Amino acid sequence: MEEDTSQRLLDAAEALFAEQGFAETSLRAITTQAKANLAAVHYHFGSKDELLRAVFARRLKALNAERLARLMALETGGGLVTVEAVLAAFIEPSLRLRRAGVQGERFTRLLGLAQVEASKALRDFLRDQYTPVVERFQRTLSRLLPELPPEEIHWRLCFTVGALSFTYAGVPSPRLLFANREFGSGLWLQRQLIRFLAAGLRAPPVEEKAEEVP
Amino acid sequence: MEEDTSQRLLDAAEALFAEQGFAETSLRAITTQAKANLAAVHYHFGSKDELLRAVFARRLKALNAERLARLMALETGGGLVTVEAVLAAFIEPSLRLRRAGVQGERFTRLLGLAQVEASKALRDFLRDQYTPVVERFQRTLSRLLPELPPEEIHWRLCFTVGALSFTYAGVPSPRLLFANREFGSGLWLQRQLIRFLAAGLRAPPVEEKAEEVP
DNA sequence: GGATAATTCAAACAAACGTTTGAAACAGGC
DNA sequence: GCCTGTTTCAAACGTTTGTTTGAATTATCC
Repeated sequence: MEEDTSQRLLDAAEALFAEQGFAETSLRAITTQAKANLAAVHYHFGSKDELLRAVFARRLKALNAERLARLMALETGGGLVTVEAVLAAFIEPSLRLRRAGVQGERFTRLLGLAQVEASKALRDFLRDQYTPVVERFQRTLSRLLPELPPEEIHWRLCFTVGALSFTYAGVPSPRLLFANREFGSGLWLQRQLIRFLAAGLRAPPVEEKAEEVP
Repeated sequence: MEEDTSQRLLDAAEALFAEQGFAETSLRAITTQAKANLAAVHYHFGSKDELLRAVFARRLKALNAERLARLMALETGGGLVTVEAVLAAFIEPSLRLRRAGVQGERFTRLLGLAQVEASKALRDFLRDQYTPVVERFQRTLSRLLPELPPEEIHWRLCFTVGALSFTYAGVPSPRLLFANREFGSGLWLQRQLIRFLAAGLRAPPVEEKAEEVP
């Protein structure tokens, strides 16, 4: 039950950042919840910024590694590679983390939050983590959807990540746009996401009309 | 050139909130950029929170009103109502605001940001603004896609708003996931969005298999 | 032009923030 | 036992924060 102090700090920071945002969460709130001394954050991590980075590093590396592993397994498996399977390789690891417990739920919410709220430094860190993964998926999708120019694949991946981030960030916290609904089975939602996004990715390209005068 | 003080405060707040986030922006930074006295914020708006709410209220009311007006015009117009046209009614007013100039760009980015970062109070305010609009669109889509259960329509609208918010929040600021790209023609991006989202909305429902034992 | 209201201003307020410090408590090796 | 390195702790540091105050300035109306 009694974890390491730095682990307790990471847990508390993850929870509070996800609930209130980064700037709105004070080190005093974190150390109180973690039953640690205020100075412990600087002893173990150096600063508040580095604590935030550590919160992400703790889970994101494994998450993206699993995404890549599932994509590779798909391609070397010899079976039929579908858009749905590629999407599942990207989505399932994070949604499974989400289903795994409160901590995973908090972390995925934090992931969604960071996509837009993050400071410059954290954004750079996150981009380094994501770039290889996204490029790899983009390559596979390009092969699967050869009629789509790379530019369109790129944007459709943006839309995909957006829908995903929004879903992460909005549930189960009080919903912004809609009346509160239960999350339902995580698997059901995953099927919904894949159905929706696969259809979007598969849509025929936007035909480039001859440059009209505006 | 010389605007009202409260207008200059709104402009400065809109710009700085969009760039740095709400908590990270101090009233001193705002009043300095607005060439106003520090106390002016409290004189004109009462508090920092109410200033933020005013920033949203200034443009959001008109934006949502235009969305509703375009949807109504569509339905009473007698012509064929397509999913694409409904999506355009929702998306175009905001993307046009975006194309209109730096201010609109900032505001739409702020909109995307607020979907996830917002404090409790602002979220309530935004929900009040959005709920009637979203419910109205949901009703129209339900009629257009009768094979989809309301629950699925609801989630697909969530995905739609997510993709939209992410697009707003991520452009033109340094992109998180991808190398920087130019925004290109706003119209081109709008066609991309509608093509992608319409296909997602039109996807056949997820068939509910007889409850398998997990 | 003088009275009245609206607005601006410099200055100060208490509270909260991230960070630092130096001593105390604890650990394991010999 | 003592010694060495790690970890915890209470207290304080200097800033910065949102907010308040009361006088000075400007605009408005009769």
